[in-house]
Amino acid sequence: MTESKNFIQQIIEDDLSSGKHKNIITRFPPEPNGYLHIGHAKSICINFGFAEKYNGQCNLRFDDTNPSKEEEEYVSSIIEDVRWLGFEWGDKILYASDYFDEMYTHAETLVKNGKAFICDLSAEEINQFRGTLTKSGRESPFRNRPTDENLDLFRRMKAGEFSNGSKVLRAKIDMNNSNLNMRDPVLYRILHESHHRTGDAWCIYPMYDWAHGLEDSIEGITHSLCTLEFEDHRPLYDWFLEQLNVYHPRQIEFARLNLNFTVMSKRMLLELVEGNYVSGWNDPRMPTISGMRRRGYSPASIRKFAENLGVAKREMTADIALLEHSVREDLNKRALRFMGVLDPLKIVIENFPEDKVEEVEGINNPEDPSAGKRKIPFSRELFIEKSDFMEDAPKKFFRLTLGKEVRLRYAYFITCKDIIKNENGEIVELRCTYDPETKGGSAPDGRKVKGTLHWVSAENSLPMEVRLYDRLFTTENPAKVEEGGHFTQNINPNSLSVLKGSRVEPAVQTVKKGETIQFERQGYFCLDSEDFSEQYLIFNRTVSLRDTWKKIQKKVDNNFG
RNA sequence: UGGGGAGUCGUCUAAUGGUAGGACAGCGGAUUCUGGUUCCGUAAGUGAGGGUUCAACUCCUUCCUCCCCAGCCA
Repeated sequence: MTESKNFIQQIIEDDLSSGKHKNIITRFPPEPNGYLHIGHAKSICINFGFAEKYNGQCNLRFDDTNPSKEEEEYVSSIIEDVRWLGFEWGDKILYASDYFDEMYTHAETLVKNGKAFICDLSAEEINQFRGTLTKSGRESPFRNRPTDENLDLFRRMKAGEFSNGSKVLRAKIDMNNSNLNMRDPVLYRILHESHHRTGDAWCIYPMYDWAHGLEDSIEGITHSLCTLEFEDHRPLYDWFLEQLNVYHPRQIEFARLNLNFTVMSKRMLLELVEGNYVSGWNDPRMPTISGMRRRGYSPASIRKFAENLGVAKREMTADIALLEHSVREDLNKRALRFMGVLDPLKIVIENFPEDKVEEVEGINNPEDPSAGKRKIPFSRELFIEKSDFMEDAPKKFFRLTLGKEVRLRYAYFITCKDIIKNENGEIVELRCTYDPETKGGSAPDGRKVKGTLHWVSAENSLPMEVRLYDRLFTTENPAKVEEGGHFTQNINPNSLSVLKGSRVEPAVQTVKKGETIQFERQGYFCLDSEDFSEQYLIFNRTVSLRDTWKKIQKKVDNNFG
């Protein structure tokens, strides 16, 4: 299979072979005003990924140009998330605010060159003067202010002489431009607010369009990769750098990630948290990096997912099944296996001695022999999964039913002899017998069984709580609602179910917080990193195993329903 | 209705004038002490119409559809 190159790789390789660049430098420039989500992860993988691939460098740079929205808390969570994904940046973390002085000097240059002016129009007036998509704008009455006056006013703005919103610095470009971004955009606004890093040193702060190209230029970024919605801003990005005659990186846009069955906008994510629809930013159902980490996703699986998505300019919505495939693929190779019974049903092996506890041997990871083996206690009273027994079983049901023989994994063949029900007719216990000759799980006479069940010893097992997560939303595109509707109406009421009576084999005690393991025949589960209880271990389900039986059942249901 | 982008199996993505390929999902089968994994097989696509060409996803043209832009947010 030959590796195909996406359009950005082609540009990079052209620039490398033409000698335009010797070293590739990219950047990931989050604004520290929220938590990173899977969409950011794609961008991180692209930016850091190219740097890695071409032996270049990717800067982690906080785009902290707006003091009223940004907080230190977000800075640390973002650093943690990027690092967790497995990426490294240069010797230090960068901040747009480190360049405030330099940006200011450049702004004065623009003013001196007659390319920027101080405008006294209010925000509302500027808005009106801007025109519309189809109508061109009008020039500000302050547009032709003499250069000396502009410079004086700008310095006084910086000195704090004016109140918030009373003045702005605007570029002098073209009020008739069909690209609204070019209609004399604002470069600086007055904000008498403390900045998380510069404190009260500034009361004027640069706008994105003005700041971003300069940040890239200062750092010597070669390829400034961003999402499609900034395509309209590229002419402005280019204009500023040309006016200043400084190093000029190339901005390239790619399609952002959308995922079905979830939402990705900061606003909606915030609403989920504040409306207590989830337990917090790192709720395992959230598409945030921290949520996915707590859910049990591995960095490798997220990186593989991003790789599978590729890079293109076409608007796209990835299928969450692709994400789930990436985790399963990664975890299948690495996760240790254990037996855990989520919904226990007691069985008694009638011909097994009352006080005897035997040990059987289990394989820790069939995909990785070096993971070794472990001992599992076996006794007369056991638990199996309730769903592994059926009284009136269809012919394709390979599990336990009255009179049929199945294997208890790594242990013995057993046969169900009797069903014990309570007064409500619910099955509360199964009486079984075992064949002592089948120890380890195979019969010396060569006879086969169709089904293999997981189990735990009733006495020699540990209690655990299991949190079963499902999709947070029931619709593919939860953000899409009818007139007057709200996206929260698409929330899946069954996105979390908590099982408190589950049991697990004792060997699971070696598992560390945040580690993801497999409960055989069930799925991958992560030992919760935050909640804990004296009574039991708490596991989050990362993703279930593929379930062919569920499909067969569905077909049967459809045929008879 | 101004400007900027984008249209390839259900989904994501290749093919840069020369056999429309891969992955996920689906379907069928084999193997299996996890109804997992693995393996094999199978179905499914170039938005529409014209044109250029021996040959068009690719070039030209007309049309259609979708996305983005009117923050002193990024």
